[in-house]
Amino acid sequence: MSDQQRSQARRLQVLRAVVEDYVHSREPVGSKALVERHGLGVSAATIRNDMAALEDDGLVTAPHTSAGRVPTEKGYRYFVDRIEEVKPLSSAERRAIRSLLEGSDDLDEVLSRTARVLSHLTHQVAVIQVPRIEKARVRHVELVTLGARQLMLVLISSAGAVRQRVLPVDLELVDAEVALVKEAVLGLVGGEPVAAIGRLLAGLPGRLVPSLHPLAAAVTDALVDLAEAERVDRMLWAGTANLARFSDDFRGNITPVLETLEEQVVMLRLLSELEQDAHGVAVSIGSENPHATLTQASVVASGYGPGNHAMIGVVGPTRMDYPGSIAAVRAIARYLSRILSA
Amino acid sequence: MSDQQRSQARRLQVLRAVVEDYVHSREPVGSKALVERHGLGVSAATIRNDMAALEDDGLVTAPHTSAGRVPTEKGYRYFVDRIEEVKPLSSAERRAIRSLLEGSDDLDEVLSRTARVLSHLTHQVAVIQVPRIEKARVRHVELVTLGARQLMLVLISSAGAVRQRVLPVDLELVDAEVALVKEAVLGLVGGEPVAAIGRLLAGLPGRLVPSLHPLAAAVTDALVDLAEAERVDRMLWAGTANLARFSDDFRGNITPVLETLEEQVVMLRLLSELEQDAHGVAVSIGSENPHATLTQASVVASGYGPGNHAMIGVVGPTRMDYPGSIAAVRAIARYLSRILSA
DNA sequence: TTTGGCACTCGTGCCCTTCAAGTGCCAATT
DNA sequence: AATTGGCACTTGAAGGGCACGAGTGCCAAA
Repeated sequence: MSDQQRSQARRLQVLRAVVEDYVHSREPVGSKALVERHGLGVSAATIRNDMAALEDDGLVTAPHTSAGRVPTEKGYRYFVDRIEEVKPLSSAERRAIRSLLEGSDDLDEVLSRTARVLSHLTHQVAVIQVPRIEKARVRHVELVTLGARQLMLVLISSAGAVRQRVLPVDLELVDAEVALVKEAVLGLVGGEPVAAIGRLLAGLPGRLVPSLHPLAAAVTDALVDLAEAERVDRMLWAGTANLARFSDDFRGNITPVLETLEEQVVMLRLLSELEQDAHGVAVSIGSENPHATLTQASVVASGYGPGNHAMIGVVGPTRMDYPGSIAAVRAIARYLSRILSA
Repeated sequence: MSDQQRSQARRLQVLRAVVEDYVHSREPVGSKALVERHGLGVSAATIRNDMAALEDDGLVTAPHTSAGRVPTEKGYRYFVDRIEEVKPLSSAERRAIRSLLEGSDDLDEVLSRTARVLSHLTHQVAVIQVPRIEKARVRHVELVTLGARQLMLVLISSAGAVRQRVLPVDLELVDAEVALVKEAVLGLVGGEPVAAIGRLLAGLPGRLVPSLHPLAAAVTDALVDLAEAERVDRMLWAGTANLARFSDDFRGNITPVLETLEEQVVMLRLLSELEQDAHGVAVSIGSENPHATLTQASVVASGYGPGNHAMIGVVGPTRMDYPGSIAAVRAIARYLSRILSA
């Protein structure tokens, strides 16, 4: 290995050390502290030269002349792109995940527990996109007569999600008729993609005997509406208290981040636009995020479930333990996929 | 009116003014500013005497010798107990509520929208208890065959809540048998309180023909479990960004409040233990809250829905616009009750 | 009971100094 | 060419001193 190669390698090592120390201490890290904490076999002066070079490359920056260095966004990006091994979860952590997630079978319940586990694991806010039913197929449609003039429509998808809607109908309900309509609807959409419901049901009322027209029309309208409403993504999140704990990292103001979470729309679009790497994990750092409210934040996310279409991840300050977060997100996403496919 | 009565009345007026100004400005309010902003027909010196008296009564306090006065918790309590008229909502606000809440018929959806509306109205965090299904009666039970060995159980309560559970059954499922079991179960629990499900179904399997025993047992177990699981209260919340905005009022640390919200348990117990006044509104101020994490916070809440068993309210700093919050919570609770009973 | 006057208190903002951490650069060394 | 020790230099943070202003408490008069 030539001298040049060696010093190149050390520079990367120095960048790593700067990132790690800064993430740990939240304070600009100086050359002296660096040689002490990490067993680099060189003097502080050498490190100073390296840090100056890193600064020229825009990977670190000094808040002021007589302070240590802080990683820039570019520095974090460089660091993240060169993470070789993520910290594997401890067996205690794996056990905790398993025990917390097993024994619930309602989709929303599983997702919200998962979000809580992930936020505890990473000490960040965990966000999780609720899988869109429209990508799934129709497993079952059920009509339940609730009373004289009320009908409940239940749509069950192949992903196990259940959506229901109560519809008032201005008709005398006859069980036999309701059953007929249900069979007709189910025959058309059963097993088909939820997204195709509108198209498939278009001509249904006309194909039934006239006396069933009003009922069939009401039901198809409601069902199309229900499938349509699912176009709107939903998400859950957990661990916002972690944001408050690290509010310094957001210039003391976590309001925009909380607003973005509650807004949902922005966050959902961001999640769906992330590009995952070879390991299925995506990292978006600071101003790489497409929305101004998240320029102080980073997102680590991964797809999960059938087709990896839905995303799960964490949102935290740019000064964040990336290797740890990536490991946790990856592990949880895989675990969740396994649970959902069972 | 005697002199003494007159000066008593003015003291209350002064307390009101102190509370209002402090809530508005977040700064200790002095005697001079008080006579200027409010048209009290007396001099600053008189107000000083009154404020000294209020301080003797423990209703206000001075952060230091040369500062104005700040209401104490006792002062807020005294103020709240003597609120004569709450600010009525503007017609624009009423219109906003109506347009935002109509057109959704899923219970969770209505509740989460309501929480969002309330948080916008009050600029506080809104919390809402999901009504417990067990207090309601069984409206319908449905069994849906999902596949060869999977059954979905759906429980619909008189409150319109739908809970479902997928149960794997180690049996060859025959539609006619499933229908028989469903009829038997429905016959026993239909119209009965959800809480009574366990008792009512106790001896069911034995009363059916032997071939149905395994199926009936699986279904009753699952149904009892489903009803039992609903014993655990849930809550939703919205508007945590408002907390961050007023973080100064929580000594700059909103972490405990966020944790309490996410914990749910503590918050739910607090909500259920609140005692409502004649108008159906309960106010809990600072250390009146039974939990240490909420000593910087106040809660304004009201019951809603059938029997007013479920609570809706806001959580904010003790320095809070009580009349406004009370008005908003009251209006929203009434409106929500009306929607749910429709 | 109310009022004007006045001395007193105390927090805030400002300036100044000191101190320590950390840098950049240079000449000497490997 | 890379590394090293030495050294002058910069700069924010911490602390002390000082003037200022807002607001109080008390008193004597109305």
